[in-house]
Amino acid sequence: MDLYQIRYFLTIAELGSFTKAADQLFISQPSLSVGIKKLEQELGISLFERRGRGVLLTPAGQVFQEKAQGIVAQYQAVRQDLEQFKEHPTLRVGTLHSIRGYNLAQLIGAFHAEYPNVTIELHNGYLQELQDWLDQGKVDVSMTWLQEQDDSNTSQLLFHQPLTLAVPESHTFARLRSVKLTDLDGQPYIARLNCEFWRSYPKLFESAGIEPQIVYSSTNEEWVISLIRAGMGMSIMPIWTDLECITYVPMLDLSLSRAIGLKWRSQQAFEAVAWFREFAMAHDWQV
Amino acid sequence: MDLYQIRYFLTIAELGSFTKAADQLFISQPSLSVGIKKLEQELGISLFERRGRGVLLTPAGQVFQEKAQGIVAQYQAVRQDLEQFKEHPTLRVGTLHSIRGYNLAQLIGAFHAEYPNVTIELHNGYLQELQDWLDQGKVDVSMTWLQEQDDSNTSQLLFHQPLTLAVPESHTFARLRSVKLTDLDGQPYIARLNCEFWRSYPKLFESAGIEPQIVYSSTNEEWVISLIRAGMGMSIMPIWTDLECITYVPMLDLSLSRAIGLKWRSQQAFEAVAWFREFAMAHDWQV
DNA sequence: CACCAGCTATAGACACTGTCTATCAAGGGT
DNA sequence: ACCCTTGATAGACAGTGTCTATAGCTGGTG
Repeated sequence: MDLYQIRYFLTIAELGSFTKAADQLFISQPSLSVGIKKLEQELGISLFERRGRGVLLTPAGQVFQEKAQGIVAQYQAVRQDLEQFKEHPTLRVGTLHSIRGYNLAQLIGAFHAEYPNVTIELHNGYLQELQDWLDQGKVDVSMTWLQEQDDSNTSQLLFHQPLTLAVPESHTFARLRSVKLTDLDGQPYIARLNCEFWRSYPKLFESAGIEPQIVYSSTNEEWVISLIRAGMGMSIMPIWTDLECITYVPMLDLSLSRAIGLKWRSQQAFEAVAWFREFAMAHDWQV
Repeated sequence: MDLYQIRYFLTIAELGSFTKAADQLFISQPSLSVGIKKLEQELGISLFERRGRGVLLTPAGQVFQEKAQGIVAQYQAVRQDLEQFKEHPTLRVGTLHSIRGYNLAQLIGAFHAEYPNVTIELHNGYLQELQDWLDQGKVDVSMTWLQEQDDSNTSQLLFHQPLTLAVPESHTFARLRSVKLTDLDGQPYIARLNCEFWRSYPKLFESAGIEPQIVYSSTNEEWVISLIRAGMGMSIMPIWTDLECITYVPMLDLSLSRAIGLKWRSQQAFEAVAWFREFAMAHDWQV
């Protein structure tokens, strides 16, 4: 059962005649006879009742007609969907949880203004999730933390984001120009569990001979910020611009910084990815 | 875009590999490469992202996958529907309005007992409608009034049905052995508008020099019966067995009778029609 | 860094089959 | 009884889907 046979069948059924259908389909009448005969043999049931003048659908033929129309409709629908996609492609962007929505919103907004036909789907996830999604094709490009081993063929740097100490603006640290690691000893500390550096913190604290007091830990950046703002503690974190009631204090003996950039798949041919990369590179990142 | 290409596409998409799909489909891997390439060219968009290790669906490919599954499902559905039809064919029987359901119910019931897999659809209609439905293939066989010109290739007689006078059992006529046409003069008469003889009645009455009083006319046989039963009048009509409160009185000088039989199309190959014809012939018709 | 294993793309040959022309057989209408 | 129309059949041909052989590419490995 092939598409051409269904097209033939439907035309014959509609016109009630092999000859007329042959004219309309721009093929010869014997081609129709053979095609329908094969279809009937394959289905094991007669679809047309041959009469002296034209043909008539058998009961089975009428059953077949209804469904066949649905099949042809779906063929047309899938073509239409793909045309729709070509006109309005959907770019799926993976974004790291610890990148603030605010930064991204500016980029997405500007991109959409320049490429209004591209729909952007944001998929928020953790570092490993983003990599998996990229590998599995669930996202087309990711804005994520770049590591040294990342190839320039599959990634590009956007900006460096320093990690400094965030304290409530009411805290005594907020008036200092800088602090040292040892100053953190005994201070209430809020652990950011999703931070890529989190695993290295115990060693860091140990080597400095300090022991901050972990009062809270959270996987949610926004909650961490709320906790700091409420005066519950402090945390080493990327600088998020325009956060009220929070002050960032540089750390003299610690220069943590993470590289944020785009990652994609090497063989990726989706043109919207190229547009997005180019656009993100040209974007003025205020970090 | 052909069915085989869709099948290929779906298998590759599922397994994420041309080679594995080729093994599963029992074809060679180059056949898949060529087939998918043609599909992509026809659709004008890339469906797979070729990577060193297997392939991945592009965004467009994912769009296509969803719809393609629907198409394959419909192919399977139409086959299943036809298998269903072969097992449980539907025989569409046209029946004349003026044939009482009761008579037919016996036949249908007995037929269904012998052919339990055949579903019967009854289509009630007037003489001309039945002929049209038969010609248009909307019914497969009709139980209807046979006329002289009907060919034995497309019709067969079931029984003759005499038309006699039906009167309320309380009427004085009900005690008579027979009546004559002239006895109808001035009597309240109920006209059966769907009767095939209706057009000949005025001439009939005129030639007998009588003028019955047409008190009601109806296209609905059941209503006519109800009216007679209620004592509103009498009517010449086919004998319907076991009607309570109604008496049939033979008419001495009128022998109307209609031939009831089956009609079908000459090239009709639907086997259920042959079964029904055979069964109806063997049926014991109590008229 | 070169090698190997695994995967897809390409090229050319072949076989299948959908289509064509020519013709036949059957029904319907005059 | 004749003719016209319609669908079925036969045989030739062309288009194409599939095959084998092979090249090109990628990713992992010693």
